[in-house]
Amino acid sequence: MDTHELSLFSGLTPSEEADVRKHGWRRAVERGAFIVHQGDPATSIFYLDEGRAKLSQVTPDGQEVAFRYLGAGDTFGAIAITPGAIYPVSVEAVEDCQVLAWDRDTIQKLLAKNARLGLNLTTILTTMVRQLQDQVRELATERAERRIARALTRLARQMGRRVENGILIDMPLSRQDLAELTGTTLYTVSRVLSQWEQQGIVESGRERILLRIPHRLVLIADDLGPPNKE
Amino acid sequence: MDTHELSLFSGLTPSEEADVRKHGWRRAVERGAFIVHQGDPATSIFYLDEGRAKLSQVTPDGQEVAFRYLGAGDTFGAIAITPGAIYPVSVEAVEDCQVLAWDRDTIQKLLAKNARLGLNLTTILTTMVRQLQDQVRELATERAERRIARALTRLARQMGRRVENGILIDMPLSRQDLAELTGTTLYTVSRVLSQWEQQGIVESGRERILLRIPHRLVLIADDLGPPNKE
DNA sequence: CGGCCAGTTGACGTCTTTCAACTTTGGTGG
DNA sequence: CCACCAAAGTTGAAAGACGTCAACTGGCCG
Repeated sequence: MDTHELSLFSGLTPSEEADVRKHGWRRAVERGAFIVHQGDPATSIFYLDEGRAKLSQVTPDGQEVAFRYLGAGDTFGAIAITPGAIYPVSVEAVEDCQVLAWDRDTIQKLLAKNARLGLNLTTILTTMVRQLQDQVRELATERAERRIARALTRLARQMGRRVENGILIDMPLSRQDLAELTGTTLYTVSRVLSQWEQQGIVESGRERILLRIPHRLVLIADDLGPPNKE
Repeated sequence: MDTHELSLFSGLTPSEEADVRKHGWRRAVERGAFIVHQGDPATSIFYLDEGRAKLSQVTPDGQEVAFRYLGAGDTFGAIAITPGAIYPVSVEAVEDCQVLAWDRDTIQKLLAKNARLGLNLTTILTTMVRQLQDQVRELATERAERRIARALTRLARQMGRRVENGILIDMPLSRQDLAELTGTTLYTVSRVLSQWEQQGIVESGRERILLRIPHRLVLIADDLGPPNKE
């Protein structure tokens, strides 16, 4: 599943969690603002307490690649633990966020004091490694339609909201956003969505996607679907 | 750079390192054998003491995707720290190897005893995350020729041997291997190498690649190269 | 009401894969 | 030592997926 199954605070007693929290500083970030900037010295590790954010990287020639979307309970910026490191990615709030941040010395002390915290961090990192390996495998072996289907089912699990006639991706999400997440172009995403719309699988509008038959998308993602032709 | 700059034992005193080593068990693995099997329960974390190995994943339909090649000093299988996990990748010895392995309980105790070990592990994991993010970015935005150029310069840094007229990738490496590493096919790799051979950039034979003008490859990898046409 | 931004869609080009036939290389056993 | 075989590599031709470009639509906000 997702990082969600394990947060930085999993298995901590309420008082331990409170202690860790009060050593960090809280910050409100409004929609559109950046929490970390690619290229800046990595001085803090973050915990997303509320809101959603996009973790992405910009190539030297300006193309954007999105790795994933973060939700409440996600941890990022762990690279700050290593002295002298630089953030390799940017994190942008896609809605208003509340974050907790700890600087290197603080998190080091907390880790020394609480073994479970270190275990959680290690698990979070190995989970990220696994997810990225999956992403590499997908990009290396799967075609655009499948990758888009996969991205949508992942987003549905992560931030889907059950509504009357399906599952709504509960976040503004443009064709361009989906293209950056799947390593393709907004044109290809648009064509694929149009096709699915005709088949009644999705219903989409401006920065809004509703999955009407999520099951069909899973079939496409796993290439079991009925041959997708008319 | 590479994981090499930081090994699991960095910053440990000789006696600390000896202690950690003697709590693990040593195993010889001969060329072609697997050190970890994708899908098996992840019970041990490994340190590659000698030799080279390939870290890869097989897709449900049998295609192989290679993430990277490991050399002496590399650590893998850190996912074993999380109880109940499954290895998401396989690691195959591409030459005879010596590995050290620790089971979950042992490594947990060692981590509790030695804070520096935990710091090293965290740094190793964040480095892996960074490398995988780079790999995703490359697959999402760069074309095959560039990805192949990049893979070769990386391999040259990692396991290149200076020889009379260039840098030799010091390991058997077929067109198929390079294809699995770059998310393309052996045919495309073959065509690209042929072209480079004509331009005198590389010299290649059966499972053997010699970089004659490494600089040119770097230019291609960074897309500064003179337009690559005849 | 006008402009802007997201989205759509056709036409076209190009990169890459796929398939097939062929050559080269290196190892092995007679 | 040589002949042979399997594995690795090469290359042409054709098809397919995807990107690029351009023109157009529609909703929304000031």
